[in-house]
Amino acid sequence: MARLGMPESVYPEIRELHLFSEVADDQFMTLMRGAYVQNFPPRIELITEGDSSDFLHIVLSGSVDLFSTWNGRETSMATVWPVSTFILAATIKDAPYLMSARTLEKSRIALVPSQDVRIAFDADQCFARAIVSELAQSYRSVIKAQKNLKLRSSLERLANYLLQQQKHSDDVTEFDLRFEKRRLASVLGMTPENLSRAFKALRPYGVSIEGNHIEISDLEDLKRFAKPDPLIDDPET
Amino acid sequence: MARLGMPESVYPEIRELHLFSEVADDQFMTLMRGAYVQNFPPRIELITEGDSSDFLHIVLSGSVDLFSTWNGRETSMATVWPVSTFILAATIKDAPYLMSARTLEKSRIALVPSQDVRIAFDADQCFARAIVSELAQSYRSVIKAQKNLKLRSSLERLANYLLQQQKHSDDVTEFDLRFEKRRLASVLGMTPENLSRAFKALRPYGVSIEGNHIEISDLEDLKRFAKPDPLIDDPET
DNA sequence: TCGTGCGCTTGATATCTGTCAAGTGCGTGC
DNA sequence: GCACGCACTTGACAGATATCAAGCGCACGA
Repeated sequence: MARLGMPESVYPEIRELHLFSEVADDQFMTLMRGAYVQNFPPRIELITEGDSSDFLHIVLSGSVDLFSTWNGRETSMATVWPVSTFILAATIKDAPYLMSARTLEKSRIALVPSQDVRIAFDADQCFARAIVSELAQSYRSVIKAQKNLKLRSSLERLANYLLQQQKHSDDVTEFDLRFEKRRLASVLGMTPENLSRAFKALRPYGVSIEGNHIEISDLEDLKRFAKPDPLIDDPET
Repeated sequence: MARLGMPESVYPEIRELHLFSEVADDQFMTLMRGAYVQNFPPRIELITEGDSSDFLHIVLSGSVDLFSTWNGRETSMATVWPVSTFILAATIKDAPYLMSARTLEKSRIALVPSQDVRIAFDADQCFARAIVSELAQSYRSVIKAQKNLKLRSSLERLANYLLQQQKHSDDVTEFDLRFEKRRLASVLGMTPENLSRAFKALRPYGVSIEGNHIEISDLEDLKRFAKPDPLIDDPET
C-alpha cells in the first residue's frame, strides 16, 4: 500500500475524464500537486460508510465495489471501473459517506484532497460546470437504478443486465460476465441462489451460460421478454 | 390552468429556497422575468418521462408526485412539497425526463426556462455553487432511498417511514399520514393490500392506526424493531 | 497427484409479497 | 335519506424470493 506523490505519467488519463478535461492548466496542476496515488491489494476497504470525506477518489486501474450495510445485511450499490471518480457528492457536501468502498482486485487509486476540489471549483468555472454535469449524471444513474428495482422482477433485471452487457461487448452475442456471480446477484438485488435459477429461467429465451461465459442465441426473443427501456437501461440518457 | 407572468409577490418565497438565496439580485431578476406561474387542478400530469426538459419547475403551493412507469406498471418515486424544485438534473443535462410529474392537489407551479437557468449558472458563481449543492443533496437522497429498498423488507421500510414522520411532526407520538395510503404503498415499494397488513403487523410494536391517524404508544419499542439509521433515514446527512 | 476450499448449483422448504375477489365503511351527490 | 363510488380492508391463493442444507466442480497449493 505504498503511498506516492502523483506521478506525472497518470496526468493524461485523468485529464481524459470528463470531470477534468476542460479544467484550466494551472488549476489542474494545483489539483494534481496536492493529490497522490496509492496501490491497493484486492479486497481492501478504502472507505467506510459514515466516515467523513477527505478525498475525492479516482480509480486509475483495477475496480472498486461500492456497497452499503444495514442490520448485518450488505448490498452492492455500484462498481467503479477505470478511469472514473467516486464519492463526488460527499466531497462536495463535506458530508459523511453513504457507501463503503473496497477494491475488487489490485487497484491504483488517486486521492485528491476534498478541500482542493472545493477550491478549484470556486476558481475555475469550467471545473464547476464539469462537476455539475457529473453530479447530474450520477443522480440520473441512481434514479434509473431505482426504477429498475421498483418496476421489475429479478428475472427482468437480469435479462436487461445481459442485454446491456451484450451491447457493451461490441454487440456480439457471446461475452463474459464482468464479475463474479455473487456480486452480480447483490447488484441486481437478489441472492446467489436465485441468480442461478434466474439464468436457467432465461434459457427458453435463448440465454445459455457456462461458467462466466454467456451466449445469447436469439437477441430479439430476449428483448421481447426484457423490454429494455432507454429511460432505465441506457447509461447516456 | 391560467398562464401568468411571475407576480412579484412570489419572489420572496423563491428567494428563500437554498437554490436561489445567494444569487445576485440582477441574476435573480433575469431568471424571474423569464419565468411564469401556472395554477393546476389536482391530478394533472405536468411532465411526462421521456419528454425533453424545457423548464425548471418550482412548487409554490400544493404538492407534486414524481412517478415512473414501465411495461404497464407504475411506481411513485418521490413527492415534492412547497417550496422546492424538481427535475433540476434533467434541466442541467438538457436530457429527457426520467420521471413523470403530476399534481396531487390544486397546485401553483413556477416554471423557469431551462436555458435561463443554464445562462445564470454561467454568469453567477453563487448560483453555480447552489446548484451543485442541490444536486449533491438530491443524489444522496436517492442513494438513501436505494439502500432502503435493497436492505430492508417492506415492514421495516414502513416502520422507519413512521419514525421519520413522527420526528417530522414535532416529535409527538400522534400524527396524520401526509398522503393517501395507496400512494404511500407505492412510495414504499409495496401494494396497498400489503400496506394494510403491514400496519397490522406493527401493532405488536405499539403502532395503532385509524384512518389517516397514527399513534405510536412505545417509541423505543418501534425503534428497536425499525433500527433507524442516519445514513438511510436522516434527510440532512 | 491428490486433497481442500470456495464459489456455484440444486432441491426442499419457509417467508414475503402480489393477485384476485369479496366485503366494509365513509363521503358525495341526487 | 339513500344510492353510489371509491378507497381501504380482509381472506384465500399464487407467485416470487429467501433460507437452509447438501452436493458439485474447478482452481489452487501441498
